[in-house]
Amino acid sequence: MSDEEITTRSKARVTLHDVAREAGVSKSTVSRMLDERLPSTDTPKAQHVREVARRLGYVRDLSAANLRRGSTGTIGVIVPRLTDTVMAMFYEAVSAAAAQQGRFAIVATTDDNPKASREAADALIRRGVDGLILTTARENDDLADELRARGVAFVFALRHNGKTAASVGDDQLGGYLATRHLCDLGHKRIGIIAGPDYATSSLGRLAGYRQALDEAGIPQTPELVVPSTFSIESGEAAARTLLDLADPPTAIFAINDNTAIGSMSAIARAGLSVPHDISLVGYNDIPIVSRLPVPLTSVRMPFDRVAEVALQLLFETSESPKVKKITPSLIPRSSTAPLG
Amino acid sequence: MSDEEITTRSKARVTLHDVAREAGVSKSTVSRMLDERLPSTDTPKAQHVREVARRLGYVRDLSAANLRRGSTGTIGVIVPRLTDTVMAMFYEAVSAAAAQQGRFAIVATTDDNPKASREAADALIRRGVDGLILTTARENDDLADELRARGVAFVFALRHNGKTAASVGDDQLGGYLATRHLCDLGHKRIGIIAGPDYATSSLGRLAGYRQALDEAGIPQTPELVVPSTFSIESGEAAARTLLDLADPPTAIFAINDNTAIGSMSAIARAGLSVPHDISLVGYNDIPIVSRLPVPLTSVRMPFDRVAEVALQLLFETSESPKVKKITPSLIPRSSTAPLG
DNA sequence: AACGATTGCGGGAACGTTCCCAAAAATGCA
DNA sequence: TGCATTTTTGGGAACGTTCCCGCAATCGTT
Repeated sequence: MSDEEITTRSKARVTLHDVAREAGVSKSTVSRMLDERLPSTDTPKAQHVREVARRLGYVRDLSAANLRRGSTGTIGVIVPRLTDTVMAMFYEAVSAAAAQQGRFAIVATTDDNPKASREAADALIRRGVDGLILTTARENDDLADELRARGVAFVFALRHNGKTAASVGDDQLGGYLATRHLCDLGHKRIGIIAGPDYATSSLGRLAGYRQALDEAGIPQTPELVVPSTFSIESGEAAARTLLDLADPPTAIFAINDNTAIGSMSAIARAGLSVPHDISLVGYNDIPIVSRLPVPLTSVRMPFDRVAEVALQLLFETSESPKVKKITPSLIPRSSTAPLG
Repeated sequence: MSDEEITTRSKARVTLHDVAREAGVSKSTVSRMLDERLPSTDTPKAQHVREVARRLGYVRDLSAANLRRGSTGTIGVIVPRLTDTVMAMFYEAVSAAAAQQGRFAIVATTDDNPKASREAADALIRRGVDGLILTTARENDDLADELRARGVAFVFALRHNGKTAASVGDDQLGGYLATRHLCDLGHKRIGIIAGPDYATSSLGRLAGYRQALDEAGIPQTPELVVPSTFSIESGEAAARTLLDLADPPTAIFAINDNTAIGSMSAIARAGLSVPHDISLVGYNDIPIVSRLPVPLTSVRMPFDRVAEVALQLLFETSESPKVKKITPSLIPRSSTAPLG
C-alpha cells in the first residue's frame, strides 16, 4: 500500500489544526474565521481560510465545540406522543424554527404520564439541551418548579399552568369562534366534548364555548358538556353520551380533531349523518380532516407561530414570565350546516 | 452574601473531579466505576463511589465523554415527515429500541425531497450520529454511495434500494394477504391504488397483488392498476379513476391507509358505500383507521420489529449487506365484505 | 514460601474546540 | 512622520472525560 493510498484512505478526521497548517495561519484564526456566531468578515484571508476548510472537507467536531462553549445549540421538546398528528405538526414547526436560529431540536415522548415526563426531561437535560419546550403542562405538576430549581431554561407550549412562561393558542377565542359559528347557523342545542380538565387548552376552549352561548343568549345546559380525553375513542364515547340524551344536540363542538373523528363514527353508527342531522366542529385542523368523506369544519392553530414564540420566550431574558397567545382562525367546511 | 450562600447557589456543575475528591479516590477510578459499558463491579469501593456520585448529583458531561470516546451513542433517523402517522410510529419504535440499547435517536425530515435528504443526512452527521436509518430510499439515488464513501454507518428501513442492508416489511406478502382476502370474499374485479414506483414498498405490494390474482386465476387488468403517491389526495384521485371505469372494481386494495382514507372519501362522494358497494383494504394499520365510521381492514406492520432489526443491522459487522423482511398480518374489519 | 499471573488503582496525556491575553499590525489623526 | 488607538493574530490554557500505562496489591499454584 503506497503512502498516498494511506493518506487518501486514512479516516483520520480533518481537524482545525490541519486547516490551519494548510492555510498557513494559526488554529485560533481558523476558529475565528469559521465561527458562525461572529459577524463574518470578508477579508481575503478569511475567504482563503474558508476555502481551504471547504477543500479539505473540514467539519467542526460538535462534541469538542460544545464542551468548550458550554452549550450545545440543541433544544429539547417533550410531547405526549408523535403519533398524535397535532404533536407531530408542532414538533416539525419547532424543528424548523430552531433550524432558522442554527439550533437543532430533539424530542422525547411521555405518553401523557407525569413520571415519564420527568424521565424525558432528564434524558434531554443529560444530552445537554440549552432549553426545554414542554407540551405536557398539568394543573398541579411540580416539574416546572424542579426545573427552575435545577436552573434549566424551559417554556410551556400549547398548554400552560398559569405560572410559567408559555406560548399557546388563544383557546378561549378558538372555542368562541367554533361555537359562535354554530350559533350563527341557528343552532340552539350545542353539545361540547370538553376534553380533560387537567389541560388548560380544554378549559380555555370550554370557556370560549360558554362565552359564545352567553352572547347568543342560549342558556348553559350541564348535560351538554361531556368530558373526554383527547383520543378518538373517548370522542366516540362522549358523542354517544350526547346522542343518547332525551333531547340530543343538533350540533357538537369537539375539543380537538381526534374527538371529532370519534364523534363522526358515533354519529354514523347511530344512523345519523353529518351535517344533515348534526353539525360538527373540530379543533387544530390536522391535514386529514379536510380529506374525510365529509370534510370537517375546524379551528386552525398556526403551529409555526406557536413554535416561534416558544423559542423566543425560551431565550428571552425578561424576568416576568408571560403567557403569549396566538390567534386561531375558523376553517368552515362541510361538516357544519344551518339548522333545519 | 455569605460564603455558604455562594457555595450553595454556585451553578458550577459537579464534575468527575469533585466526586473523586469527595470519595477519596482518583478520577480514573470514578470514571471506571461509573462506566456503564463495563460489567459493573460490586465491590464496596464501587458502591461507595456510586453513592457519592448520587449524593453530589453528578451527571456525566456528554460532550466531554463523546469527545473522548469518539462516539455519541446517538443514531439519526431520516423520514419524509412526522405528520405521516406511519413515520411517527416508526420513529417512536426506533426511539424505544435505541433507548433499550442505551442510545438516543434524533430525527430529521425531508419532505420526500432527495436534496433535502442530503441536507438532513449532513445535519445528523454533523451532530455526530453513530449511524443513520433512512426511510427515504429511491431507486436511482446515490445518497447510499456517498454515505458509504464517507464511511458513515447506515441502513435503510421500510423501503430499500436492493443494494444496501435494509430492514423492511415483507411487502409482497402483505400485498398478497390483502388481495387474497378480497379474493376469498369472492371479488373478481379488484383494483389497486399502487403507490409511487420509486418506492420498493409500493412495488412489493403490487407484486403481492399480482401473485394473489394469479393464484386465484383472475386475469391481470392494466386499467385496474392506478399509480399514486402515498397521500390522501392522491388516493382520492386514484379511487375516482377506478370508479369512473366502464366496469368499475368491486374491491380496492390501497397501497397504504392514507390512500384508503382518500378512497373512502371518493367512494362516499360517488354515492357508494363501503363495504356494501366496494370493499376496501388499507396498509399499515395506523391507529385512526380502526376508529373510522367504517373501520378499515388493513395490513399491520410490526414497526417495533422493523426498528429493532434496523438497529441490529446498523451495528452488525457482517460484510454481506442483507435485506431483512418482517412478516405483516391482515387485520380484517368492516370495510371488507363478501361480494354480492 | 516463593513465584508468576491477575486485578485494581492513580497519574497524566489525549480528544478538538474556544477564548483569554499579550503582542503585532493596521489605522486615524495631528 | 510620529504617536495613540483600534483591529487582527497566535500561543496556550482551559472544557470534562476516557484510556493508556506503570506500579502496587492480591491471588493461585507448586
